Amino acid sequence: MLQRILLVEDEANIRENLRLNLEMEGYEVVSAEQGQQAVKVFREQRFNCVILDIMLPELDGLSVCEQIRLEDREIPVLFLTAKDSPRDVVAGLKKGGDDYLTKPFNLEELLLRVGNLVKRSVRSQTTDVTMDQYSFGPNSVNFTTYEAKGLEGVIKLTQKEVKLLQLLVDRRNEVVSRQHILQTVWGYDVFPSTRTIDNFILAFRKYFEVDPKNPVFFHSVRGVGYKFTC
Amino acid sequence: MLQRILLVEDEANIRENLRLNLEMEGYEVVSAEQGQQAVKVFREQRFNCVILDIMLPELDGLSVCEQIRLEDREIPVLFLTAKDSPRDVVAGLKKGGDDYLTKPFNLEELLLRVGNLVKRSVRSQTTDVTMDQYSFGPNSVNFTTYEAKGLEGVIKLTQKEVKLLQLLVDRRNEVVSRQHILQTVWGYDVFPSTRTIDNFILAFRKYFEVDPKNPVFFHSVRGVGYKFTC
DNA sequence: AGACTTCTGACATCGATATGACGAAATTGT
DNA sequence: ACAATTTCGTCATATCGATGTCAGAAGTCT
Repeated sequence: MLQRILLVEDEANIRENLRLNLEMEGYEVVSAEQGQQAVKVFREQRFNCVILDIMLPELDGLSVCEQIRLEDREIPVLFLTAKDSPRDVVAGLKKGGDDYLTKPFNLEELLLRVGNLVKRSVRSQTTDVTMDQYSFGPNSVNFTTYEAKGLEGVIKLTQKEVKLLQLLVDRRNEVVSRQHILQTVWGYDVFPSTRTIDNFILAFRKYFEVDPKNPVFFHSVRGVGYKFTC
Repeated sequence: MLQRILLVEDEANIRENLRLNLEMEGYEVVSAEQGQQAVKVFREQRFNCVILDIMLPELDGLSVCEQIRLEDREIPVLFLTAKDSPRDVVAGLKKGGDDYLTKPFNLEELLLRVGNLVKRSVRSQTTDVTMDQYSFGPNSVNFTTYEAKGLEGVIKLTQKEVKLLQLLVDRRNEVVSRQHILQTVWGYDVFPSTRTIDNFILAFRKYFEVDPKNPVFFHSVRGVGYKFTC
């Protein structure tokens, strides 16, 4: 899958140069020059890595990182800083940054570090994809034959149903945000109305839940997304 | 589990100083002063992280890293080098190093970087979901499942509850101003009445405090904000 | 075209959270 | 020490956005 990077840097030269080089490495780059804007963009899209200048006008990089961490606790953050003082560095890493570089930095080194971070992010995304049968309660799903046994007997699943079900099962017991669902099941560019997801959940509940109004497996978490529990 | 570090460094002063500090951080340290010896030790034992001087007599650090990578492709390697030239750094990272520091290095920074690397190694070992849990007193919070165990058993947390809790826990033992809470959890444009925050603190105290009137964890600091203590 | 899947828009419903009121507690000024 | 003032704790209630639900439209495949 395409790897996406959020680049937050106010100096236009550095930003565009970095963007160019990252894109040449095959990343899709979205850039922001201000802190607030960066947080906003981050909330709306999915990224594999964030490159974050500490010195920003308005909202500084550390605060941006703090807010990003409230949205996603896993995503790797690479700090850029002109300040070489260990105090800043330490503060940054403590805030949950995963790596940092001091300007001026060596381009090749940055690309390598980014590569490391992204690799890590990808690794933690793809946990155990190699499952083709899953059972929960009285139900069971076969992801390869697109069939499921539910309350009403055998059900033929559609493509999207399988994808969504697989995502939820892979992340069982975790809350999966609607954002994440959309981007994983549908893709980056396609954005169906948010009602669409509900329809699928609705179907799952009909298939698998004894009392669809009081779901045991397919929980919704208001304002965030859905959680599959087993 | 005890975290084990392999330290490869030929200069006795640096080596023993590092060993001391790492042990004070709670790691078990095995040290080697020569390349061949390091590889041998690595083959025989289990480690969570390797700290590797590049300039070694006999077999240099980069070669050691290469050999180590043949045994274990995952283990984090941190290079130490006196040479600041980017070429070495790049070479090191390409050989499969995960991080590097140039001598003379800041001790605290090294410990932080080692901490990060070890954490990563541990995370990839335990594919369990139970990594992003936080416990305090008789309580525990899971930020990905949106669930908490409190005095009354399991509680389902809402979005804002999770965000606020996470912010307070991230800044545990610090006072977080109401201003900062509003900006971070709610955003820049939205400014709910200041009573709103209290409601959440109120809920937390009900969930987690034995005597909500005399809180142990969720302290309020008059005129400023709140402080989470553990 | 026909069968199926997926999406959309309308509406009902629900629940998280924002609000305002009020008393208690802390702080300040005199 | 007292009153005045600010801030906080607490609660009942209102609000508004998010979700549930469904019928039918719009795609998609054969």
